[in-house]
Parts: sequence; structure tokens; C-alpha cells
Amino acid sequence: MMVTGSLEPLAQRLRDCGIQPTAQRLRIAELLLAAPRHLTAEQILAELRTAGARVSKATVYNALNLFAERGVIRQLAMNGERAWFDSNTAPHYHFQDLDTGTLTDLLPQEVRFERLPPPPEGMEYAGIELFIRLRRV
Amino acid sequence: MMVTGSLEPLAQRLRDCGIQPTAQRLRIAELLLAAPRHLTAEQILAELRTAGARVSKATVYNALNLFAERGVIRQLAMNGERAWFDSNTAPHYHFQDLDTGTLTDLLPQEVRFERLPPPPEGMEYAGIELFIRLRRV
DNA sequence: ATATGTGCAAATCCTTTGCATAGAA
DNA sequence: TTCTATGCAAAGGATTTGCACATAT
Repeated sequence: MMVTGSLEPLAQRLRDCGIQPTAQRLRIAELLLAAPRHLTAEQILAELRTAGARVSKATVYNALNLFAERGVIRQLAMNGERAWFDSNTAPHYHFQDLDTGTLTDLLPQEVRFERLPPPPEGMEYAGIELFIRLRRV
Repeated sequence: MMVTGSLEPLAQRLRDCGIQPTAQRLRIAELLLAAPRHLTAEQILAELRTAGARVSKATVYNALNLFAERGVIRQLAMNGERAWFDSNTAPHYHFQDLDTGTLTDLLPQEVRFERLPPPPEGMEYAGIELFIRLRRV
């Protein structure tokens, strides 16, 4: 798709990841990447529709999976619940409020490891997922 | 239920957690607690049935949720996938093989934090979940 | 022209629920 | 008896899939 104006940098970013910047994908990317956010697929669909966009649920899931696979966003693991998508792909970790399920980014400098195990023979690190679960006192 | 023999210590452990040691619960607990393991609900159901036990899926889920709630086992969060139940409730972390989904325990001394953030106002730590994701080189 | 993406509805997977029956206290 | 657990099948929620149509290169 031919993209002009303020969306061009976003389109280029998708192209750089080998993703065709279609209209729907741009809207989804815009939503997530405008600011660092944690959103579920349903939240994204709802926001897009409220904003008057014509998008289907399948397309939202397709786009999110594709983005995550190409490293544009990060998919976060929750206990059995729905998946959250994080536009912050820099290494960072999360607080998780057990009462509300809400995620909060930790600053990278707030967590530091003194020791980590070497990967087993023939394997390499693909990422570190760290949740600090919180409950109300 | 009246329990005798080798299952008595297990039954007592359940009672200590306020869980009635029924026949089904004992079989499920036995499966998980005989050795440290990571199992899904379906795997447990399959193992029990192969072993000739008469258990329903609902009972397996009920028991696992109850055990996890009472701290007998730990439920692990995976990316959108099904839940895994871990019989090791001591603080520890995991390797996760992204190709197979398999989890491996890390020894507590293999990970050490040099710095962790203080919990936000009015909140307290409820646990730390750490997955080191691995891929084949 | 050919490959790729989209929308819709139906299908699938995992987990929970409702309710009648069985078992424990 | 009274409370709790079990089994079954059906319901539920999140995500994927199949396929016809639309859009991109």
C-alpha cells in the first residue's frame, strides 16, 4: 500500500520487518505503537471499531500474531487468561496486579541479575520473561 | 476418606491444607507429587485413565485449581497456551524450550537478583515468575 | 496476473458450569 | 442427615481456520 503523511514512518517500520503495511495493519500498529501499551486483542478490536475502522477479529489476530513473530510487538503470558500484546519490545519486565490483571512496565534498570544459568547444550537464549506478581496488602 | 498405607502421608499433606483426601484427589496428587513434574490437565487425565482410574475431566480441573489455590502445586502461565501445573512449590524458575514447549526447573541458586524494585504503595510481592525462553541454535 | 490480506462464520481448544448422583462427616 | 465431591454434557471465552472476495505488487 502507498502510504503518505504521518503514517509513513510506521509503514516503513513494518516493511523493514517484511510486513506489508495494509490499511488495517497500520491502524493496529498505530494503536499499539503510538505509546507503550499493553492491550488484548479484544481491546484493540473495540478501539478500532469505536474509531470507525472496518476491521474483523480475524484480521486483528492475524496482525498481532504476525507482529509478534516479527518482533514488532511482544506477546505476554498470563495465567490461562487472554494474551496481552506489548508494544515495548526493548528488554523489560512487568509488575502484574493479581486483583485486576493489570500489567505495568518496570524500568530496565529496576531489575538486575547477578547470576543467570548458561543455556543448555545446543540452545540459546530467546528472551527472558519476568513477572512480579503483586497483591493488595 | 479413610486412607492407609503408603498414601497416608500424601493424604495428611492434603488434610493439612484443608483438602479432603478423596480417591481422585489422591491419585492426582500422587501423580504430581511423586516426583517434581510439569503436567497439563489433559496429560494428567490421560495418565490416570491409562492407569485404569475412573476420573472425569471436571474433577481433574477442580482438584488442580484447589491444589494450586492451597499452595500444594503451582500453576504456570504460558503464552496463551494451556496451563501447566508444577509440583515444585519452592521458589524456583524455568527454562522454556520454545520448540517443544517443555519446561525445565532451574535450581534456585542458578538465578540471583542483584536488584528488584520495591512493590508499589499498598501492594506486596505475591511471587516472581521467571521464564528463560530457549531456542535451538 | 499472481500472491497476499480480509471478513465472516463456523470450528477448535481449553476450561468452567449446572445439575443429578455418589460419597464423606 | 447434611455437606461436599464427582461425572457428564453443555456452555463459555479466546483464538484459529476455511473459503470467497478484495487488495497489493
